Amino acid sequence: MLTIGTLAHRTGTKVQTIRYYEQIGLMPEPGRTEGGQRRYGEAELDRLAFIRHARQLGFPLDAIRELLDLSDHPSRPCDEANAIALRQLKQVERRIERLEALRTELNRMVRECDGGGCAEDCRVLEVLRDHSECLTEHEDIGAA
Amino acid sequence: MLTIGTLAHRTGTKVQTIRYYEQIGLMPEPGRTEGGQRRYGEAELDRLAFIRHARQLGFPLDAIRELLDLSDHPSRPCDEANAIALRQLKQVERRIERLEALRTELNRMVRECDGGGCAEDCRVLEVLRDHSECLTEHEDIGAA
DNA sequence: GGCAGACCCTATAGTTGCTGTAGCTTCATG
DNA sequence: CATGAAGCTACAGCAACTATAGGGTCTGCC
Repeated sequence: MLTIGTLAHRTGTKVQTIRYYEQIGLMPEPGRTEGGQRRYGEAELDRLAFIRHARQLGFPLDAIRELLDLSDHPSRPCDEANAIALRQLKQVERRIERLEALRTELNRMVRECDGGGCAEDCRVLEVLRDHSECLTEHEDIGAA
Repeated sequence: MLTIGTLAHRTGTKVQTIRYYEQIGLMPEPGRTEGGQRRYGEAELDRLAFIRHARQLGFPLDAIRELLDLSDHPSRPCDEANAIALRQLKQVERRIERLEALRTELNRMVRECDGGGCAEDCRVLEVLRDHSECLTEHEDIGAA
């Protein structure tokens, strides 16, 4: 039987995060000691490791909920899991694209400003003031 | 004189966002009509455009506050603006690196699962269950 | 001058995924 | 049995907005 602290340590999670996962129904309510402290078994450890791993791969909690559900029902078809992963992949690819455009723009700003002058004719500030100087469109902000 | 709606429209901002910027001191308190409605001039339009542009480039509001401050004082040296932009560039580069590792891993998961089988032996779920199958380390979660 | 409807106002709660704090109780060890 | 580490609940806070409720105002047209 594991305490919440041990479980946290073994999965690289914070104690509060585990309680938070329980609160939102991602982790089950575990057994308790007479004094009211949570005690976990191996199944819960596996489940939490799954969640953490999926988080590290950037899956949102909603998607993880679906993935856990599939994992809990081994006879269900797998195409849904595949679809979720594919969605996540597309999401990641879109972010990379956006970030690469930003990198280009920021690089240009930094290169053109030697940092020696006054704010009056700083290229960084100038570019920010005048969008027309940008080479790329960077319309949506999102999770930049 | 511009209403808040017109200002929002001209800068691609939501009305609430403008009020939010005012609340956190990023936008000045504008003049009001007798009835209490906000009215803006060209200076405010420029300032909001600056903010929005910086946001599109991923600058956090704190950094934007500093950049605006520099922009308001043209005689101040420019190296600070350069440093902020450089910091942001590094940040973006780090994110790209992380996301590329995720892309690799997700790609592998999706390719290895044909989506035709059962959840029982789905590669997507299997990889999530067993971290040791991963080629890359993806420890920190951050803004994935 | 009056009315409709588009727009604006404040205040507050919700979003995502946690993290931190206060004030208390329980557990394990000597 | 005393101590200190670790656990408990409940709630506030982060970033950067977004959405909603329940009202008030402004503008153009008849």
